[in-house]
Amino acid sequence: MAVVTEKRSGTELALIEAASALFAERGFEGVSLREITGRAGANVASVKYYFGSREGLIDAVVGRMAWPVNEERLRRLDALDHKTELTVRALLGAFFEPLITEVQSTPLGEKLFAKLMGRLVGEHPYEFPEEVMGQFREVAGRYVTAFMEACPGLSSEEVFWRIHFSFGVLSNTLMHGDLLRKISEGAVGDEALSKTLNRVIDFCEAGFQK
Amino acid sequence: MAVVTEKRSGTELALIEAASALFAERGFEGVSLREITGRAGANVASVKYYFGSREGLIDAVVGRMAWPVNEERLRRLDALDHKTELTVRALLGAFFEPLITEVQSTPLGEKLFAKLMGRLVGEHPYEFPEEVMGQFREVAGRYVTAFMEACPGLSSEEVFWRIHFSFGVLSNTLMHGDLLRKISEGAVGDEALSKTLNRVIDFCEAGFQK
DNA sequence: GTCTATAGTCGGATAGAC
DNA sequence: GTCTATCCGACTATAGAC
Repeated sequence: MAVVTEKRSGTELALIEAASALFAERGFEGVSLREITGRAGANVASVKYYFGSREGLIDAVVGRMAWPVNEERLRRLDALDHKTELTVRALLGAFFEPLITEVQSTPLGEKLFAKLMGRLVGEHPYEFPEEVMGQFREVAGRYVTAFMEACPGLSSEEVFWRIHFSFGVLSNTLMHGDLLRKISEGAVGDEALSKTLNRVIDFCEAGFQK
Repeated sequence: MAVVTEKRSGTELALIEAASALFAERGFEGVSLREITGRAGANVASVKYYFGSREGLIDAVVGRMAWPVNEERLRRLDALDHKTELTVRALLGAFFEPLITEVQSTPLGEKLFAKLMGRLVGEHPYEFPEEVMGQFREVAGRYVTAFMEACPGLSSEEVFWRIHFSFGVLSNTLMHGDLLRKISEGAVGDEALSKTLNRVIDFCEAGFQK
């Protein structure tokens, strides 16, 4: 629980923010410490000083992004649990929407924040820190159970697959949604992330109906 | 059209196959020439000799995988065009199934082949060769038109988005489908790729219904 | 055609001055 | 706490022997 409440120095924050932006744009691999420190206006040694290593910095970035989102997911699931209707749509909303409501806490724009979250879902270049992994497991476990309740007609295998498919839609859209704008040559316009997210939820909700 | 008919020497093929397997497992970045040549039983210089550079080798791998798949996609679309019904399901099948029917032409197992195709869809670490890009554009353009015909009630913007979502489902499933087996702790069993692909098509077809 | 040897670059880590 | 300077390993590219 201590992850989000730590006090951090100015350059420490600058490093995390520079790294976040670069990781969002180009992935966790393929960004060098020199680029990160250059953008942050710091020097290479500062990474060692604050985070111990490159991986320590990645852990800090991941924790900072993922922790509040997962907390909010659990809160929203708790809020749902006691209502009479536990619909697929409500669950998809509770799971996906924290990705954009929590964007306020960072100086990244919502587009970059979204990309970074997409990479968190879709890229597995290394083992995430155990603290974050444990939280992910808790979130995943509780949502799987809830989805199964919401879909009494589906086997657990089918529920797993459809959740997995929904992840794919989400991750790909967060990472490469801007590409669609270019490819479609005007047919797809720029729009708020929340509107795009509604499209995603529409699509996935339909996919859950058997 | 010459891409697929070139004659290649033994070590040249060995290099392509070793590279394909490693790229499939770990992505286009993060695999060194030394690993590739080591696995192929060749030496580093052979890459320069046959492909000019690391990127030349990647181009060869991408071309070899993508070309016959895209050709088959166009053939299957042609076969559909003249039938009376042009359904979303038929289009999804025509677009997705070549990914696994064309697997025969390589010694990669279908799992690795699928991962590599997933990365082709979902990763954009560099510019693909123009020959392949042009083919991709042709395939994309013709399928978008066909999907619009099959969904007269949807705007072109909505069609673009749903195709994009379907890509996400496919790419994520091809790349990380095996992860689901581990995470689900037995709830999701091992199954043929064709069966998984049917699940994907079911999900996406439902997502296209408004 | 195939190989060894090496040049040149860039990466992360780290010692030590201030 | 912050920086410069440097080490050392790994990489791609390439020259040149066979």
